[in-house]
Amino acid sequence: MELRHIRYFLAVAEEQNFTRAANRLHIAQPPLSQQIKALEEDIGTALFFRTPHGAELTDAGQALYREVSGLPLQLQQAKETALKAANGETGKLRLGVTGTAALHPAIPAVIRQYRRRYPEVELTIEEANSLALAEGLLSDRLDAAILRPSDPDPTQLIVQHFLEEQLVIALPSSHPIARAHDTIDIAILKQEPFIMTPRTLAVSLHDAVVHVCQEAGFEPIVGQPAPQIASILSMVSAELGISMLPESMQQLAVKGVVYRPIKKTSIKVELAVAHRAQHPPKPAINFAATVNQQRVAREALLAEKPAISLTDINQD
Amino acid sequence: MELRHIRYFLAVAEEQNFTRAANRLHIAQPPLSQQIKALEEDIGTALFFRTPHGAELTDAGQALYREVSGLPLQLQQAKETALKAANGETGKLRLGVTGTAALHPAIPAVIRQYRRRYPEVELTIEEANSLALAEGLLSDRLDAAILRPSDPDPTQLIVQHFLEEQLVIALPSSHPIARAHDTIDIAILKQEPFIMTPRTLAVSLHDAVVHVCQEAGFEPIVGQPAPQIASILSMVSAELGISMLPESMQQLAVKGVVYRPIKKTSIKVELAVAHRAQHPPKPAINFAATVNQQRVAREALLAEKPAISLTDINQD
DNA sequence: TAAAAATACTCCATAGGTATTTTAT
DNA sequence: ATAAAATACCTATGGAGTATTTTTA
Repeated sequence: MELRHIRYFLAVAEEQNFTRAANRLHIAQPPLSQQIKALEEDIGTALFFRTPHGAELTDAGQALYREVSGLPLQLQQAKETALKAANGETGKLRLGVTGTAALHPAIPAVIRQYRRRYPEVELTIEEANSLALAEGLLSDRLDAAILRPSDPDPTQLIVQHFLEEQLVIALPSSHPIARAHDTIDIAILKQEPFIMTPRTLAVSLHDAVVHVCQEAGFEPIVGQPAPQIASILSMVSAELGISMLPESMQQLAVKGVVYRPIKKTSIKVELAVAHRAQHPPKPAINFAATVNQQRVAREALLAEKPAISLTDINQD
Repeated sequence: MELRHIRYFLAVAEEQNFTRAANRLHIAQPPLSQQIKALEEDIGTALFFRTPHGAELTDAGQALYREVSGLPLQLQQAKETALKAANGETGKLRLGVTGTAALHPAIPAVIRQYRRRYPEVELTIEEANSLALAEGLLSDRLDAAILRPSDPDPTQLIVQHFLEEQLVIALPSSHPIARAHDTIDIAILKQEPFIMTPRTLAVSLHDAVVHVCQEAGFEPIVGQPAPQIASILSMVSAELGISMLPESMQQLAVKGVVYRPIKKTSIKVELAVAHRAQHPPKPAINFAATVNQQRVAREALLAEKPAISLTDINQD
């Protein structure tokens, strides 16, 4: 049995007439008769009474009609469902976000935009450091991630630039430098221990911090290592040292911690969106595209009004 | 799209390998690749990732699989459902039974046997006189009927002999003839009014009664006409006359009515099963076949033991 | 007898086969 | 390097067309 037989059968059943059904199917009447005959032989029983004015369903034909009348629509819907899955309109997106960027206002903005565009995609979000995120992507635990790229990134990942942030200094509020300076010259931090995420877990941020210090002519003293952003700030608050963080971290107000911009430096840290290079799920590709749209919109605004603050955009 | 595409798609999806799927389908690998390619073009998206060790479903392929994996079974069941309808295993049987036969023990027996053989057929039974039953068959209000044939029967009906019954006389128990005779010679009924169903409603029974009287050399005096068996007995009980009825009516014991066999007569009344000649529903044909089996079994028993009583057979 | 369906036949589109090349790890 | 899929090309089954006959109320 082929679908053609079902389609022809339904046409004859509905038209109650072979000739009219053949017209509707855009074929001649004899092949229609032949196909119906073949179907009747396949099933093993007559499906129509032939009358001088057409044809009507036998009991077996009526039973068959009840069973298969929904098939064409069912198949059409199956095709549409497959296409929606192919376009990333349905399915799931397991998104990872690096802890030192989760507070950047562009991130909720881009997630909001994605959800509005793909409301049927089931979205789960988890937070981790950039290394864990990259591993998650490679081991198919995540579909896409917003992370700080490590140079070079694994070749099995496609990493697309999102945005750059300047670094700021986080100090204990009681610290003499915090009291004495509104903006900080890196050189005066030469003797201060730096609370940092270990390099293995967050390559680019670590390297950026070291680089800023080297520009100012010294190697930073590495203080207590801390894997998570919360523990870094907690240690700064406890006066175990200072830290250098992306400016968006200022969103996180912690008692006993103050932030100060850095005087004269062009070092920035980057945020990017990444997904697997081989067989990336379409939702991941769509998410990266949404990030890219956001970036383009950002850059257009910044080109227009260079003095704009971070929080002025990404409002919707 | 054809069913072939679905079958091939399911085979590849389940085997995760074109070559194995082709073997399972008993075709060569290249045509399988071609058909899958055609399906992918029809739907508008890839359904498989091709790998060096086979193929695996894309998200779209997984979505399609979910939608169509049940199709082959669904179609198989549709075919079986149609076949069952064609064989009269399902559907309905609207059966009519003539009132003057409903009490014959062969009738519940044959209905019981039919129900046991075709338990999924929805059976409805109505009682009416033979004329109404024949009209019901012709107007498609009934599918089959057990009735007393009228000679000639309408050509649009197929009427098949079931059984014959002898006639008995029903008299008021107070009637002098009832008191004086155990078996009755028809001739002594010459002056008695006969309570009868009008000829138009029950041709063969009426004619049989008249014929018995004519054999005895007189025309019966037609008393009060009565359309239903219950009213006939009620009138006999009320001493409005006597009646001549099929022997199976003796099953119906009514106060004030006694039955007496007729002396020396060979006149019998016939019971038959009938259905439409054109496009009879299969349940009706099956019912007639069941009746025929019952008749054959009856006749075999009667040939063996001619003295057997009516109630001794049809026990199960 | 006059429609509608079935049959007879012809043609060609395409499913399926064989041989070979390309692909991806 | 190798197994699997894709491509190229060929064959032939059978779906569809035209002309005609048969059917049935």
